Amino acid sequence: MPAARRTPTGTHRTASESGAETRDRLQAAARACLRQDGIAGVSARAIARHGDLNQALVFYHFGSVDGLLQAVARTDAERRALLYAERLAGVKTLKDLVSVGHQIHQVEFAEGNTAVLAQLVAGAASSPELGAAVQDGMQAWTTLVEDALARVLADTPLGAVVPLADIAYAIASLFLGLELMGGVDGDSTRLDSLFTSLDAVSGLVDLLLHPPT
Amino acid sequence: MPAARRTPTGTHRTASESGAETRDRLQAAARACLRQDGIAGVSARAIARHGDLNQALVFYHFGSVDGLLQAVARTDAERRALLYAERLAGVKTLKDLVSVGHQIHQVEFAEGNTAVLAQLVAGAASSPELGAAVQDGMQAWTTLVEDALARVLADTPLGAVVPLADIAYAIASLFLGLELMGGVDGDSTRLDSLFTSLDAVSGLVDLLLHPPT
DNA sequence: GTCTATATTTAGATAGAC
DNA sequence: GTCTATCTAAATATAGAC
Repeated sequence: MPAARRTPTGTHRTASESGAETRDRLQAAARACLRQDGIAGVSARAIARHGDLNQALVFYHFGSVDGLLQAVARTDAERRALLYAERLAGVKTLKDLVSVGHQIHQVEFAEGNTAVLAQLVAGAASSPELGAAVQDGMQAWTTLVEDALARVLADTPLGAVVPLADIAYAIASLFLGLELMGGVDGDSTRLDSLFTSLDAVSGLVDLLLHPPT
Repeated sequence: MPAARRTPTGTHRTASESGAETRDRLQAAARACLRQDGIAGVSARAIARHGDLNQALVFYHFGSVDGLLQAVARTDAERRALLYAERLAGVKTLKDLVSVGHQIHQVEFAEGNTAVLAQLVAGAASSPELGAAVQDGMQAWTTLVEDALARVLADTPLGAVVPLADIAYAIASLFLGLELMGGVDGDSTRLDSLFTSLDAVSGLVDLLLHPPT
């Protein structure tokens, strides 16, 4: 229990303050549950266990388990959009883009955010409402990648040959798939190796696209 | 009900014949359930509905719902290994490889096999046994792609720079991720566009790797 | 807002008739 | 092998005390 605070109403703390904290804890618990047990292992009781919370709070604050998952999807999409926009802003070359991708990957994978997203996407198959919530987040993601690609490949032959929207979509899909694959094997070293290779190849492609006279 | 057949025992049909057919129908129903409802919507009763079968048959033939899903994973892995080995055998160039990939994609996506696999992989998070069953199938997949890549990129600089195992792993992950993404949006045209671009790029890379003197 | 208790539904699994 | 009936456990969701 956090320390009580004085409020204008005279109660120990405002309803909105306390409720907001509980809602945050519920979302955090839902993320932990999705990460460890997957969408198939999610239930109000399982989530409550992960956050040492009361099961009934799920329904009071979010109406249903699905409602809580939708909230997680929307909150994460917002956070992801901010993080990616900030990091991708200064990208000028393909090598830069791969480098930023590597950085984002390390943060997001370490925190398990991509695993959560992958499980939510899988869960979208059994809930149209959850599907809608997830879709918004994916679009924000692919749009940001697409904009970065547009800057990097502008005025190059590759930009004319390849539809950027498709590449962005493929990149987002690849991250999702890698996270799912990582769940079935031990992984961990594989992704770093992959990014090292991408770094080398992207450097070569940059040279091809922008020859140093 | 299929037509009864005479058997040595004098019964209408042998136990093994009938049992095998029911097991097949249960697996088919489980696939349909995974495709339409996702791993979160799977239950013995839901599966039974999809195949117009009795719920108790799941437990008689496979011991548990998880057992049935494991059987689906292993059966699909076998089928996939055969299909891929056959198609990939004659691949000599990167453009060939992309073309075969496109063909396989069209068949597998149309039948929903990749969607089933994606849901099984997501479900592996809540069942180590299912995870083990799925992992075998993924390894067979990535190994076949890796062998094809080794043939295509043999004696080229790219083969030396890029660990083939990682690329194969990434390709398998990409297919999984694309299928999951396709579940949340309308998709359908996106993949064809992506393969068209890949076809163009792979042709260029082939030219770079094997210049026509 | 949070807790306990509970009503209701659904899922996993088994026993026994056929 | 397949079916009906049923037991048990777990899940969703709500009511009411605090």
